[in-house]
Amino acid sequence: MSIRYAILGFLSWKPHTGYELKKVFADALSFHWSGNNNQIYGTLVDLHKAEAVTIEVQQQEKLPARKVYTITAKGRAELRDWTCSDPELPVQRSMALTQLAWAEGLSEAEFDGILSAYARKLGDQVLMYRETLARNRAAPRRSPREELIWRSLDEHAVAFYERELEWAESLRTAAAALGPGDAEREALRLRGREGGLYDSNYHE
Amino acid sequence: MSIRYAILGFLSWKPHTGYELKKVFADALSFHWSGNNNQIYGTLVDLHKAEAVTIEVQQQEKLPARKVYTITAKGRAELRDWTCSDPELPVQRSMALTQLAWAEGLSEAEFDGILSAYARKLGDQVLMYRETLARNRAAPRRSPREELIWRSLDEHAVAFYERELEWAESLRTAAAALGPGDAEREALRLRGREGGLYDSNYHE
DNA sequence: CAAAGCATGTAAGCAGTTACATGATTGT
DNA sequence: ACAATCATGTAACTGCTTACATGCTTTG
Repeated sequence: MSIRYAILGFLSWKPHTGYELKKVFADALSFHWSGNNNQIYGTLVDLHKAEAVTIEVQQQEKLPARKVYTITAKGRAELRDWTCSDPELPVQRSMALTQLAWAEGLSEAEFDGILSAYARKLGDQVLMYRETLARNRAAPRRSPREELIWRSLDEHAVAFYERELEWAESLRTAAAALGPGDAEREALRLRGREGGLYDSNYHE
Repeated sequence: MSIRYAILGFLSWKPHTGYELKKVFADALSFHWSGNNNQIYGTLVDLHKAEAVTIEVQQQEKLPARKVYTITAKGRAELRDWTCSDPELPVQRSMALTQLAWAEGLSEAEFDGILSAYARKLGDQVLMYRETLARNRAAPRRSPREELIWRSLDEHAVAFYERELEWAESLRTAAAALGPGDAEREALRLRGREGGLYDSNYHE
């Protein structure tokens, strides 16, 4: 899925300029795009080519001209078709989880270090999201259903980070409870016989 | 983050061929990459250029030759540095959530349709994951800590889809409880005055 | 006088995808 | 006969990112 339909969606709510769309994406909690220029201005050109939007250039006295994009009937039809199309499964991309997967070489302290750094970042993110939610942001509220959906999406976005945080903390506790970590065990092993209790036991 | 470190990670566990890595990524629950040829074979070439891996070509009688990749000390060092580096926040990309955000134009039945299609897909995915988990797959178990981490990552991956499923079902229930949907309200509005109760109330 | 806001756009590149290409062997 | 497994690789493309480029106005 591309940003095309997200932009078309915002335009279906009300006309926007490219600059406004940038801010909308930067503020949004439930839309994962960064809102960089290349994508937004480029997609707007594409949408115009496809006759999904019209452009109105508004000259301003002291500020640069604004290009206000308005959705057309064709654009609304395209958006509607897309919203009805078969939804894909969501994907979670996480650098931290891959780091943890390959943490075997790290000491107990280093391992706890990544987990706590991750937990701290997640905690900050949750706080930031909670603040943003408290500042009742601009969002379409054209019907009780739409209001419900947007509130639900916002809460879902925060909950995602909260669950991640809980998971990180629980793994941290569980790892701490394991007792002597790798570094310590390694020292013990070197003083004992080679080929420890816990070597690779891969089987096809 | 690129697939580079995920590949390096699997090689740090034990040597693999490109073909084996493909299967490993296809089976994995906690690694989000598709494991397509271009990425795997390309990255292996890069890793070899960087002297992070060595190649051993094994000729076979009846089958094509295998290139077995083994991690070097340099490769281990690179992986170790990366695992200690500052973790990034995870990102959730979801087509379905964007569809729901712009579902205003849809009837109650159509809206329920996307939600139920989404829920069904999520349910299937959860079942598939549970099955995969039951077939105790090949995974590194070099220490109790590593075993704990991998089990925890697997459970986390399933839980992600389970939470998503719960959320979808709860939104579905809440939307159904709202009473007369858009289509019905629209009909009522057309018979009444223009400018309904729930028009856009955007404020900067 | 520096920083932030307004407003448009472009260049270069990374990461990832599907689909194509080859070709022998084994199983249904 | 058709499909799957083994095993390597390439081509073309999409989506998204950071950073650059311009220039005027308002705020601290």
